[in-house]
Amino acid sequence: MIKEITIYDIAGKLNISSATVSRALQDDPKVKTTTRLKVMEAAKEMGYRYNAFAGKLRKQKTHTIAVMVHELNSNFITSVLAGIEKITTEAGYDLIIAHSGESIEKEAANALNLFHKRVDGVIASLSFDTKTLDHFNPFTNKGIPVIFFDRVDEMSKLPKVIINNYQCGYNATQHLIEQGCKKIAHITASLNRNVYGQRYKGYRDALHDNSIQFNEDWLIINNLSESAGVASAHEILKMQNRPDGIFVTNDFVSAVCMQTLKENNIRIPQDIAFVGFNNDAIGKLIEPQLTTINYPGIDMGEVAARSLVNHLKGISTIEQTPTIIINSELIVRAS
Amino acid sequence: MIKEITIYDIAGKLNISSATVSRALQDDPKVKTTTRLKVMEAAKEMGYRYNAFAGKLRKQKTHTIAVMVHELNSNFITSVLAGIEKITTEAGYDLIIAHSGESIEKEAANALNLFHKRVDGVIASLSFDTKTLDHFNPFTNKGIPVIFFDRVDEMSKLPKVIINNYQCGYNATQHLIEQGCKKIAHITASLNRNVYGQRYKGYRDALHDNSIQFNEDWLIINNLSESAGVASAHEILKMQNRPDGIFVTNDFVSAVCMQTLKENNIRIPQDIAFVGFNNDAIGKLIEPQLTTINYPGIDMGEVAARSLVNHLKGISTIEQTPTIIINSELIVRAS
DNA sequence: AGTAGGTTTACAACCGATTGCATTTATTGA
DNA sequence: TCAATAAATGCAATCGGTTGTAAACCTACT
Repeated sequence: MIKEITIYDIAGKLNISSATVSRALQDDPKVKTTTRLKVMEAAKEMGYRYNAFAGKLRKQKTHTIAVMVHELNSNFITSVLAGIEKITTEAGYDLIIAHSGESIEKEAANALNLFHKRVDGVIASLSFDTKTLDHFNPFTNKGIPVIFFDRVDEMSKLPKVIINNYQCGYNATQHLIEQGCKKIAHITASLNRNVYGQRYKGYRDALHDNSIQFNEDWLIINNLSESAGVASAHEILKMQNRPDGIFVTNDFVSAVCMQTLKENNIRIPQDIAFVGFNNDAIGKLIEPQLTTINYPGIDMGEVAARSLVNHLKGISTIEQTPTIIINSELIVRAS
Repeated sequence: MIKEITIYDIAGKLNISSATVSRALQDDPKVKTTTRLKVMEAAKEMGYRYNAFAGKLRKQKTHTIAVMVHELNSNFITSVLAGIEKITTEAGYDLIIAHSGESIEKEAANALNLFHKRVDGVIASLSFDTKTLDHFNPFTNKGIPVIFFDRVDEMSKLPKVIINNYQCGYNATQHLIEQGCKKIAHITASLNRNVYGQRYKGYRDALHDNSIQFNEDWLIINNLSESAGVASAHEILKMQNRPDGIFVTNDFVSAVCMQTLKENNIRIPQDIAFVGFNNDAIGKLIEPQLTTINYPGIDMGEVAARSLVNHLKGISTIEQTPTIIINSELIVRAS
């Protein structure tokens, strides 16, 4: 409950002006070294703490970057965040993380909220069903940079960091075919979202290239929740013509689905083989261990953050590289 | 890149003073309803957005609450965060989340950083080896409320929200004994941390009450990482006198350890039975499904946040209920 | 009509740091 | 030694709301 120390208090004590104190604390070379040291010492001694609000008000820069994601509960997202955090803290930016819970409304509300918080830049991954980027207009209209990762709008000209989802979908399906599967199902989410749409295309093309007929009954679209995984499994159990391989767009749903099938005496991979997606920790703990697609969230986060930070610092322009593709690969395990 | 609208612009347009505009926007009853409506309308029409920095500078309140955790990668933590978020957003507070990665240094650095950000209150869960709460002194000295949850300092007088870890440890061990186990190991982390220390005490007392000798070789202390789980399993495999039941302080480590043992032809639960802790999603997906202790993170988050918010709003004082205990229970599954 | 009492509104200081420009001080060279 | 130049510091306005207090305006009642 002690009075807060300001630069004026320091200035008063040292008999110099507040301007000099301010400059000294910013390491401005226009301040003599000896004065700077005196100021630094007095600041420490008096228990001065910088008032960011005053500074931000005056400078009209918040030095804050917003991250918009759907949830924080996956390995993938937390590693992306770790990557972003590494770069942004190095560069001295604060981070605000907002999650939408896959709701378009919440995503739009978050965007507006972050806009009002006057963040300097935005790194975003979209919700399932986000169709327009209108809620990002306030940012773009004001020249606030926005970069997307993973779940993006492919049509948009805005910069993005993604993996080659088409290729991954193709490879996953091809792998199942090479294991001898002839009837391959696909469990995924809304095909409007680029990641799922592209993986689906890869799946279709791999089938086609191997002269395998696509069966619409084997395309299951849900919201990737636990209960959806159970429901998908039951759906498969009820089929008179059951698939012998499933490409699932997410390791967690894959695990839930596998388990439900196992409970119903389906052998994996003998009866039905699985390929997941994301390389979550869970894939190594279930039985059999899950074959999946790995892609390094941490790299994705670092690349996106670095690109944004460089833009903000004026080192490079974000529009120079509108689409960045990160490597990804198939990890073959037992399923 | 358009000029930002301020209350002065609104005042100018309506020929009233900025003070009235400010009050109107705050729903101050001293402003006539008709003027308020006029102001609101003009604000919307002109695209006004509130400048929180100016407000915070003047009001000396940030309306921000800090949450300090070790990591964001567990079910438990994300559900606590969900609970906190629910209450704080209802009450109109912003949230800053900082994580220490189990490093005391980072925890202290985070505390200092949040102190400088002038948060109005703090909700914290400690790192493994945090021994002193000195880094929270800046807050307490200034009258900024701090409330701990889950991993707390039992000696401290500061308010906390916890479960009865002793009882849980006792129940978990008792359950193993009831399943016929006679040689019960315990895999946990630093016993200095209350949660692990108390669970250990419960484990010891359950053994004692059932006249089972405690064997120091069967107490394995590690950092709860994946590799630590594997290492623990190997340690157990190497023992000449192997335990027939293990109480693990964490579901993830439990899962990793079980898997490694299974790979080495140990049958679970026939050869070694397991009880985990936390009721993570993973427990239901592994084989056999994991018996564990459930405690609702979301409730813990809500209780802690509500307590803090009420204190900040002056509705109640946080010191009135220094320790709040949340319910928890054993969930019996197949392991 | 005059005034007490309540309602609205305006004035102006304030929060604390930043920064363009002016001024003072120190340094250099003739 | 003194002017010219460079280095260091100070002045004062500014960012955009907030709020105590004073002033203006209404209303109602005698």
